[in-house]
Amino acid sequence: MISKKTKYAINALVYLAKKPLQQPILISEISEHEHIPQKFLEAILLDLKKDGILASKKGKGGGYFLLKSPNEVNMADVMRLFDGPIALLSCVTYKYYQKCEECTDEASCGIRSVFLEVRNQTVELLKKATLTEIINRGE
Amino acid sequence: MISKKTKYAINALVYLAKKPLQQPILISEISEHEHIPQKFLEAILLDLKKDGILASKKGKGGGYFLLKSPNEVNMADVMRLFDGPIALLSCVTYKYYQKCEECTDEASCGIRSVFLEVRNQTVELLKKATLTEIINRGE
DNA sequence: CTAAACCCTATAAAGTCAATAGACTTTATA
DNA sequence: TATAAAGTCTATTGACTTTATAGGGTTTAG
Repeated sequence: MISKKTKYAINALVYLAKKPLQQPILISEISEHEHIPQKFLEAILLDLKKDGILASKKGKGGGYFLLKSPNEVNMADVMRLFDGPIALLSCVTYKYYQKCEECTDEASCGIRSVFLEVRNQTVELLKKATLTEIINRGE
Repeated sequence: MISKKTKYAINALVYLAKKPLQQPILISEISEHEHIPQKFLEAILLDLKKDGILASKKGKGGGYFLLKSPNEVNMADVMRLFDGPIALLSCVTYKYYQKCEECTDEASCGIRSVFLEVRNQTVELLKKATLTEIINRGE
């Protein structure tokens, strides 16, 4: 299951994607509308900013807005940012790869083979799931 | 990522599936061969027994062995037993269903739609991944 | 100048994960 | 029938992660 953090992030992103481009939206507005604890949301939005998905404007009249285009922001990236690897086994991840302790030959590991397939299918679907796609489906 | 518990369970099951039917295998043998802490393994095997996948024989000459046929034991069931739901959102699970707090209409939720697809694909693959299948792939 | 708004650090409560300890029960067999 | 082998049960522990909360610090519009 994805963490609340990831779920909150997705909700916030979808909310922002529905707003006019570049228009700063208050943290408090997202917090209230999406029922996310404000302080928790602050940290989430900051992470999304550090990752280049959002931008912010400080001071009065400030807020957050999408930096990337909604069709460039996909669920695979968001999930990886907050929850780490999508794969179910560390021997089938790319970024977080770790060899199984007693695996003598990965290429012939039946378990790995299964979970590699699962990972690939999942990543493929989640890459296609952009904010644009999500908003379109919700109609 | 799946828990160590689940990974240990899969390793133990594959190990047992390669042995002659009904032949009791010592916990200590599985523990050593698969490098699983013995006490931890005990609990895992007990859970698999309660679930009807394994059976055990007590006393001298005892041990664990597969009760179900290797082609009836699939990864979806094993993962659910130890890690709970396979779905990434609780609103797309069957057994562990929970409504999203502020979701007014599930049918038109784009997020849910995406994660439902992911779940269905994953479950389909994991159901096909039986012990027999895993052993066959490992050759 | 000042209030609005984002930014940063620290901390805490609760839960989960991985493992260990130690005693209890069952059973084959000498 | 004693005994050792082997599974069963309950409790506990330490480390880590999750989900927040508190309390300021910094920036900026007007």
